[in-house]
Amino acid sequence: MNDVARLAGVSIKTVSRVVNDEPGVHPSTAERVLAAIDQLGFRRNLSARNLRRGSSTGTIGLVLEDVGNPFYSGVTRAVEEIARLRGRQVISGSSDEDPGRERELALEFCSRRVDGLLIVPAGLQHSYLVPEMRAGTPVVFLDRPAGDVVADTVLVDNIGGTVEAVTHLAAHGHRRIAFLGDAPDIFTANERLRGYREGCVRAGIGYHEELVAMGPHDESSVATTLQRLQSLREPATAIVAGNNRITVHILRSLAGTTERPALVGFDDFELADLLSPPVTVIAHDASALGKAATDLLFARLDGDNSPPRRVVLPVRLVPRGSGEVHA
Amino acid sequence: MNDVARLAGVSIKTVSRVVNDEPGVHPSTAERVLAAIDQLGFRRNLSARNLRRGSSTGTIGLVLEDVGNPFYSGVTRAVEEIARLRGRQVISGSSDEDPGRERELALEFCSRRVDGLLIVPAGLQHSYLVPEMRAGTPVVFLDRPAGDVVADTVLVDNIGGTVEAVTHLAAHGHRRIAFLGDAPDIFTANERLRGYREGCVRAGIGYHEELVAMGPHDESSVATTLQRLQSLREPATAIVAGNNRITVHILRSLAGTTERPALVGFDDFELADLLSPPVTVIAHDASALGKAATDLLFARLDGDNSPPRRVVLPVRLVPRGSGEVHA
DNA sequence: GGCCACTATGACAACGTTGTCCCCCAGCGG
DNA sequence: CCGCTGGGGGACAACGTTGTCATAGTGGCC
Repeated sequence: MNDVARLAGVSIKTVSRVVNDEPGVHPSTAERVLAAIDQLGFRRNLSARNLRRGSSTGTIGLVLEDVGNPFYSGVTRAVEEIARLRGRQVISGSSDEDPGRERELALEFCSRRVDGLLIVPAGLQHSYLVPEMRAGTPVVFLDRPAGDVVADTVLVDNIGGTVEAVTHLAAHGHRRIAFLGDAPDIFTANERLRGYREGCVRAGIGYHEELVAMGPHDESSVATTLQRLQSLREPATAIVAGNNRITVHILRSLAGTTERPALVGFDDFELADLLSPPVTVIAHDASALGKAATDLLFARLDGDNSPPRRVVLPVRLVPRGSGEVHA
Repeated sequence: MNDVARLAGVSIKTVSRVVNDEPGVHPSTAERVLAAIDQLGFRRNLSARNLRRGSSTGTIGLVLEDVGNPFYSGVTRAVEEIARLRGRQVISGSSDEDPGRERELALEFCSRRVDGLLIVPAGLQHSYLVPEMRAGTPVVFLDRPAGDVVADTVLVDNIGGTVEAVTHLAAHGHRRIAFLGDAPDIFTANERLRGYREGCVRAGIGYHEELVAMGPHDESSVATTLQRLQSLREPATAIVAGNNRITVHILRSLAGTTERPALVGFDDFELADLLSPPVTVIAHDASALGKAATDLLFARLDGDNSPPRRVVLPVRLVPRGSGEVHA
């Protein structure tokens, strides 16, 4: 800006006026300034501007587990969409389920003075955010609640979903329903396990430890588990999968086998309807989750300071006929 | 920092020293400062720091078509990964194939003084970036080349891929091979069409206008096109799909029909191997693309100022048996 | 001509940091 | 007692902006 001012033969304040479309600049002066700007390729430094004006940085931070996972990329897209409508940029990062990494990202974003934070919590300790929240940075947790702070949270109905999955399978005559879930220290995994258990009890088929295998899971551990489940004295005839990745692992393990157990997966996924058999899922909308969380965040930015809210989004069973009809 | 200094009874410079682990602060003083920092929840303002030091902002900007598309979310993930190793944050935005939006995002990122830009170009005009590039911001285009500037570019072998697809189908006896591509003003769509044409010529089956349908495509336009292709006097017996979205549209349209044409899709996608029949694809690696582009960007940041490079990543045909065997 | 209103412009401070330079004072040798 | 040294600490400017206030010039009106 200094250079522009010198080249145009005016003061930097006049350049500032031109750049900001402030009134009170003679057209011919403005033209000279614009020419200089063009010639030098000048672009206003937003950081300096925000610093001086004490205004918001126009950014929001998004910490999630893995942008590469279609579920989270759907969330990201929704967040970006809303942020854009409100004139904000999104800075995002993946924690890979590592609490330390999550913390690092969140605090880095705070150092950059994001206007707000959206976090898919990786661990259970979030008190590190208390100073930031007290300092006025709104934080919304999504998909999972924070461990030890009270804050806005947007979840999906994990328990209701798995209850429904089990109920659905039991209604088709299944009595030996297995559950393959993610690592039990992950909130959603644990909730879904609870829903599974409750569903079993409600359906009157009892809860059997031997039918449950919590993760972390990879392709081979899923394969092993499936073998075990089928070699039980009373083999599992149906499976509830705890998330989209596990569902896919199961599908891959079952590929080519006849005598497939019935399957209901938590999380919908593309092409689920085109597989044969198609896969019945507990569907919930990644965009809806992202949108709800971002809306909540912006409400806080708009001055809403009511007590922290917990929003639970509905899920819905999408029956596609993945072998529920019990032979 | 001012408040911290006052509370600790020292000058702000001393606080700065403590925050930056600079030597020359008495341990007891440092302790007082740290206590004050803790009490006030102080966090260093990175913008101010970078402004004063004239150092990099530690961010890179990523403009792509749609983070929600699994292909681009794979790219995003790879970019993030490398950026992280180099201590940078990623700011990203989706252009939705709108050149104006792309420009807006890119320039906004420049205003934020990103260290570098990664762009999946939406349009053909990129001269707006020339001043930024001249000012020292490295720019790497990925997936498609820039319209009217010479710059680093990372592409995949679009032509080679579609040539191979056609060759593969022709080798299985197909002579009526159709091509469904994206809008022809999109670079990749156009290249793939060229490859298709060349493949047809090489295979000696000729290029027939009636077998080509360029987009933009949605579910219903694809369905209509398929009907047309099958009602030709000499119907198409095989299809090459120009990208992952079109492949999925085709699969959905064909679902439930018998007498399916053979299909080869450009872009691999999850579960392609589990469909029945599985889908043969021209595979290329989103992470490889993201990694190559980011590596190139960092090379520039490290001072490499050799002439702009164009990297073309290989693709490979993954035969899965999607009906190539011609009845 | 004197005064006012108004337009166009500039000087200066400040945002939150950090780099540079300088000062104070204790300790020590002569 | 003097001068020197070095550790600990502060004053001040500057990064690139913008808000506040001041000022010079112009034209109009009584």
